[in-house]
Amino acid sequence: MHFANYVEERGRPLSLGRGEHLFRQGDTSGSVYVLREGLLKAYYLSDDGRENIKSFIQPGELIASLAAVYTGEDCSFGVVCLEPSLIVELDFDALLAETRRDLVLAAEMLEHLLDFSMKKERREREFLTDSAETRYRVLMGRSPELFDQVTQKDIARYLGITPVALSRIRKRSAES
Amino acid sequence: MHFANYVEERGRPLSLGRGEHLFRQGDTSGSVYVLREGLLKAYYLSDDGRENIKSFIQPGELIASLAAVYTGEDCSFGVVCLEPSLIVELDFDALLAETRRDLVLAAEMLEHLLDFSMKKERREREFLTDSAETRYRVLMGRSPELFDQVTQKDIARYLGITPVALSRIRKRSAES
DNA sequence: CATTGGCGTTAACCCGGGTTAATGCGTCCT
DNA sequence: AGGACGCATTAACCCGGGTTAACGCCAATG
Repeated sequence: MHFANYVEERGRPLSLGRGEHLFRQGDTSGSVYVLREGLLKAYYLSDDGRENIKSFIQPGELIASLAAVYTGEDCSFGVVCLEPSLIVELDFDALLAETRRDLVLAAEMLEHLLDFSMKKERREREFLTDSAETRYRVLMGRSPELFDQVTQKDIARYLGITPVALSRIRKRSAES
Repeated sequence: MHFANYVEERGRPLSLGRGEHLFRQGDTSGSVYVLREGLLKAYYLSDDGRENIKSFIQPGELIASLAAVYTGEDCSFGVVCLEPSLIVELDFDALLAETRRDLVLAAEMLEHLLDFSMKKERREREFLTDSAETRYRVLMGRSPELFDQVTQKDIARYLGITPVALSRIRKRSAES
């Protein structure tokens, strides 16, 4: 069975309004979510209340706390809705069990994971090798839509800097 | 078939001495490598010659440039041997083809990829939320062996800072 | 044995980003 | 309309890490 069909058959549709949470950091969760429409934000909350953004989730993408669904830990991050969203919820254990019976599904899950891994590798690389300013320019080039969809504050927290620092970077690049 | 058996049957053994490369940044590569024994270092080289370390590979771990083997791009990083190593080389396309026929192998590949993804997520998170000093302390707690195996320079480049900065951090934590 | 070269440490100086705070601007609420 | 709130900008100050360079040490090499 193809993943799309599996989602169709076994998924539970969900609809979230701006500001509502799909799950929160510290929750337990056994679900994987597919975003159909809207926009989500995955973020870490540190002890002192600071927010760092792990990723923005666009329609068509999957989101789950791997540590939570796969090893049973608490969610290491939360997911909140930035724009009214349509989401489909899947039970991870059932999905994993199905991949053990279905070659087509297993192959597609492998593809998804490979894509996911490559994205994570790219982001890891950017943090390791690029300055904040470079990361900003790369992001602008790759996902200009983001700048219309989310606040500059969230962009900054995604880049790993403060809103103040991002404002300075923008000023610098506007001048040059 | 189990992955271990597949490696046994289809893998080509390789042996590398200190300083030899498994592959270099910019190479094309269609292989996945399993480290049997020894120690490898995966690193990015920036235009100005600066080296940033993506990861150290310990016995039992897999290494490949996903972008290279999966999408056919050039390797975005290189892998060099830090200690005399025994390695087994696998053809990625053949492995992927086999997972499309073999449920057991597919399931095991999924597990490997899930583990890999979780590692990448953790490192991404550390860069996003922790200071260099915290990253150093976490690494010391998690992998103390590393400090005997590799130079302080390489540890620093893995943490995303310069050797000078790491030396200062160590001095600070020794004083306190 | 002397030389070379890489590593770790330390110091001095610089710079980018963090912090705090003030200001101005929209948006939402009543 | 009037407040209240959050966001973006800007300034002033601080601090951690980058850069450069000097020094001592050790291992490899002639």
